[in-house]
Amino acid sequence: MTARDERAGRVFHALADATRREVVSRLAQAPATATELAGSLPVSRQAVAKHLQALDAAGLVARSRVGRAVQYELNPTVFDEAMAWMAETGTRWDERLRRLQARAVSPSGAPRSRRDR
Amino acid sequence: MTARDERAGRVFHALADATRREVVSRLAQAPATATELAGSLPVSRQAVAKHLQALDAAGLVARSRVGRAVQYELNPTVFDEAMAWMAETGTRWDERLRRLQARAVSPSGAPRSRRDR
DNA sequence: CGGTTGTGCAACTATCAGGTTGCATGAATT
DNA sequence: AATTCATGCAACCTGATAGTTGCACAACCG
Repeated sequence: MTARDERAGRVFHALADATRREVVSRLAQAPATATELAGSLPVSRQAVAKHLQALDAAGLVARSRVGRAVQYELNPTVFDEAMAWMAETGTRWDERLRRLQARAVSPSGAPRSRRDR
Repeated sequence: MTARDERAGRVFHALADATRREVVSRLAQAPATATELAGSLPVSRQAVAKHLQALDAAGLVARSRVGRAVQYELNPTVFDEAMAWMAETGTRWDERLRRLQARAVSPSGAPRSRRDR
C-alpha cells in the first residue's frame, strides 16, 4: 500500500467522472482528438480537453501529434494497478477472478452482451 | 452501458478517495463501527460516518446494528461490476486476467507482500 | 498570402465534496 | 431514573473541479 494505492487512486479518480468514462470508452475503440470526441459529446471541446489532460496525467492515455491535431489513445495497462487493488482488497482472490473470467466469452474479441441487467 | 456503467461509476467514485479506500481496506480485514475506525484514522468520527454512508450508498458495505452500535462490513462482490468494466474497456480480456492472476500467490490466504512497488 | 481550422491558455462561475464543530436522540448500564 | 456513550442530524467553511466563454496562436489548404 501507498505507491500502489496512490496509483490505483488516480485511476479510480479518473474513472469516477461519467464524461471521462465515456471518453475512455471511446478511446478504447479508436484513437481520437479532443474536437472529434467533443463532436459526439454533450460538452464543449475545452471541457474534453481538460478531461484528456487529466487522463494523461493519470497515465491512462497517451498523446501524439498527427498534423496540427493531437490524437489520444488509451493505455489499458494502467488499469491493472487498480484491478489488483480491488482484487486484493476484496477477499477470496481466486474465486473473484474465476467469477470474472466466467464473464469473458470470446478470447480477444468484444465479449459484452448477454444479461446487461 | 448505462446501468452497468452507472454502478461501476459509483464504485469508482467511492474508491477515488484515499480515506474511503483506507476504510474499505480496514473493513476487508474485520467489520467495525464508525467510532472504531475513527479511532485509528486522522479524521473525525463524523467524517468517517459520511464516508461509510457513501460506501453504503454505493453498495460497498452493509450496515447492521449490534447493540446501540452500528457495524459495517465489506461487500466485495460489488467490486466485480467495476472490474468487469475495466477489463472490458481495456482491450485484450484474457491477457489482462492472466497477468492479474499471475500476481496471486496463495489461493485464499493473504497474498499481498512482495514487491509492493 | 489569406482564410480556415484545431489547440492552447486564461478568467470566471457554480456546484460538489471532504472536513469540521455543536447539539440532539436513543439505547445500554448501574 | 439517571448516566453514559455511540449514533444521527445540521450548519458551516474551504478547496477542488466540471463547465463555460473568449481570445490568441499555429498549422494546414487554396
